[in-house]
Amino acid sequence: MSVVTRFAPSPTGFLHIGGARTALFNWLFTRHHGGTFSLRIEDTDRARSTDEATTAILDGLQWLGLGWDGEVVHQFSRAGRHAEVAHQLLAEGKAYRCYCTPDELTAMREAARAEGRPIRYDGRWRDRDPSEAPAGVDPVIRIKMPHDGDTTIQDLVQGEVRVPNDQLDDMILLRGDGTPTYMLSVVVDDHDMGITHVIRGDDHLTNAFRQLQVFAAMGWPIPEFAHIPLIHGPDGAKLSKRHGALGVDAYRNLGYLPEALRNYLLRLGWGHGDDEIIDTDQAVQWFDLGAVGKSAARFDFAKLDSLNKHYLQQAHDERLVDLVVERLTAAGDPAPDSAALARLQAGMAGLKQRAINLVGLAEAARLYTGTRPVEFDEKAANLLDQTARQRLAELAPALKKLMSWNEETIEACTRAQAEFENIKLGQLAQPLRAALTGRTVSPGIFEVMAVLGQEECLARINDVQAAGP
RNA sequence: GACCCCAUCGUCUAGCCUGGUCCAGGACGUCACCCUUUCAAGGUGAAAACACGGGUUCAAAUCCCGUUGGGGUCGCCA
Repeated sequence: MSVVTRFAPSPTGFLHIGGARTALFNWLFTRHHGGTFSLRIEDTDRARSTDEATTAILDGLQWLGLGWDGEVVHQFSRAGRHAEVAHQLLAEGKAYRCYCTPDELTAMREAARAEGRPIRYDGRWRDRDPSEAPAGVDPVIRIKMPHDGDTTIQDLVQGEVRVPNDQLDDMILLRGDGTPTYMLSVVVDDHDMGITHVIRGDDHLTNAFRQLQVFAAMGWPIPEFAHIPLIHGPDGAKLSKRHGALGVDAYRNLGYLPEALRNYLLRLGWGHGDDEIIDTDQAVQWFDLGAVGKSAARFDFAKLDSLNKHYLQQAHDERLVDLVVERLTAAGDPAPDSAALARLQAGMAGLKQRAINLVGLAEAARLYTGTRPVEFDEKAANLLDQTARQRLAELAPALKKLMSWNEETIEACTRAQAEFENIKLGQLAQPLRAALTGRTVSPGIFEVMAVLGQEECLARINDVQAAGP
């Protein structure tokens, strides 16, 4: 039987990092087995679901490179089918109408809490005669859970997990207004969509036991379950807004490459020996649910950074030029002309070696895309003291005389000048760097000069002289 | 509170299922040194963990029990 999985987010916010990993694991597992990966938007909560969130989720998945198969299923559009199933269970005596009001249920829970009893619906309408129904209350439909025995799940990640059935209360399938709840919808859809493997967050593990009863009541085959551990924040608690939990779009804005995020997320909770750098093709080949760990993992930006750095260095210069220009123009910089573009392309190899994300890369790239006069940061300005300028002034004529302008000739010329003045190369190279880039940190200065071109370099050096004492 | 899950360096993990090769390996981070025109990169090296307590066994990070700690779930949310 072919594998069919699904990623089923609710469109109540952006695609957060935990969801992204769930999607990744589903995607990887499916691709590994050559199955079908479907996307289902769980929008049965009409009040909280938004189109913006749906769009954000779709965009996020696309950016991450986690494409889905077939049409996106919008769960709410299947509400009729869900209600049909609820009524079938009602007709078969496997479900019943409950006339409790929300207030009554709240009171029930509070009482249970106060008395230290388990907080569950007590089944007060389970065997009550419908003739006792109060007027003016739209009943909900609840499923009859078994009272004896226990329910066992053979979870592909968690192993065998068993829960006593008396822990399961008669949950609501259909609300008073006739709309289905998540517990019903998810089961009906998973069945109708032919889902063979339900791979989702650990927080759904306890739900699985209740959902299992719906499958059983309908006589449907039970899919395989794999509940993967949650991602925690630095404090060890479930990642949430208060940790500044970010959507994938935020990671994108922060300048992370999708392949870096994929590799990072993969290694968070899954391992393959000592392998750390695992590209997507390799991941598809290796991925298996059995190697997913059972404990939660904390999100660590430092490690993401190091992976990002790696993938940045692997990335093609053309791609990075595009990404950098995109960022620069978005930040309000004028669109670079062809000469600036050529410099950027030529200098990208040196630039990307030092960047940890696209934000920093774009910032550093201004060295090649910016126009004169260059702006100096504080350190660079301090470095360009009287002596430094003097030295640059003495170097300039020698540079001007160079007939051939490339890294080798520039370096030879500069070294000769340093030797002539009997100073260390650094004492000349740093002022040069400051004058040409406005920074004290940059790619190799001779590389920078070669990329910038003779004319531009001399002009920038001259700018420093002109700036006065 | 009830139920369920988890527990190896600061962090992610390998090893655990199939006890001995583990005075516990890798990666990120940290520190030191080397290289060096800056920063990166690179090279070399260092510090750093089997939560605790009982068992079982000739032998336990590995199996069992308990304790502690952490987490998740208990909605007419998903």
